[in-house]
Amino acid sequence: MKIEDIIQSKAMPLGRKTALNLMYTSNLLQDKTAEILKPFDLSPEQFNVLRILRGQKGNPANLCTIQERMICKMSNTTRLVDKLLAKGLVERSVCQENRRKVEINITEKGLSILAEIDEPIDEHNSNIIKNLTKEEIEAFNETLEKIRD
Amino acid sequence: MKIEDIIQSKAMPLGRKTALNLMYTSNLLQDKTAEILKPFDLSPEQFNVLRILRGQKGNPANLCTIQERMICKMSNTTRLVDKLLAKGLVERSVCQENRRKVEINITEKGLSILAEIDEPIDEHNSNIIKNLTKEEIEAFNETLEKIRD
DNA sequence: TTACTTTAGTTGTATATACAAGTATTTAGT
DNA sequence: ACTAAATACTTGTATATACAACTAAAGTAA
Repeated sequence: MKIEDIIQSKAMPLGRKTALNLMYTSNLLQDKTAEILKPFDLSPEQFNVLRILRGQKGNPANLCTIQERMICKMSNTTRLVDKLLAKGLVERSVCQENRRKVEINITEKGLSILAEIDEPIDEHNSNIIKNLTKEEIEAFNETLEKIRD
Repeated sequence: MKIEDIIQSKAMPLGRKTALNLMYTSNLLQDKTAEILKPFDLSPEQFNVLRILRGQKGNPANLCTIQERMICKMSNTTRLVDKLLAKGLVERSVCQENRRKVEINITEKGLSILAEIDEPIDEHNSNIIKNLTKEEIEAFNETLEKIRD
């Protein structure tokens, strides 16, 4: 269904239409992601932070590194990490080289919950590109990059 | 900058990469929108609802209609509309044909604040497509549609 | 008419997030 | 070495949002 029909609004500037289409589609995706994560009691951003930590392959990450890589930058990463800490999915320690920093590591429990979630999430992610050719996907990702610049 | 470099993660499945790229870019856009709206004391969704109401061209909209057309569906449209009501940007009355429904209309004040905001928002929206050809934009919007299906 | 279901919206409460101010550590300048 | 500025994070507080329970009106059917 075309975005114009969904939001019932014909004849808008092309930039506005494109922006609304992008945000609308992204929100659908995020809602679906949240639904998949719900049984695991994780929010999309908590999940995202766990994946960032897993990507560190054993090296700790500090809060500002996490924040830089987050999909949705938020004003309070401390408390988001607190939630993961309370669930035993991450560990936190003071960085000895620079005592202002904290070092955050994913725990075994964190890794194992991620391993469980990867399947349904990647299945959904494959699903969103199932109607697209490889060229189309490539072009789409490039267009997103140009939009960000 | 490529999404892989932003989130520092090489070699992920194409679907995951595309999903992350889409959500990351959308969030940037929404943050920028929020920034533009800040001086007007409106959140992106409050602004969105005002535009939906303007699109009604004098006809009232009820809450479920608004919810259907919102970019970001939320669990509590009542209270979002309450905020707009408190600011005098919308009016609310009980629908006489079906007294379960409420009819919401945008006020003159609502229309005039929208008129002010349209400029900076559309300028930003034009900006995001400035590096794209017309064909590229068309293809992009079509791909978003396919992703939603 | 009465009872059951559905629809439309509201409200209570717990949690999340934003924003600003605060603390501790490090860096830089004199 | 002393002070000022910057960095990294934390905390208080106000506001926003999610979720579930609730109310009220309308439709349906025996």
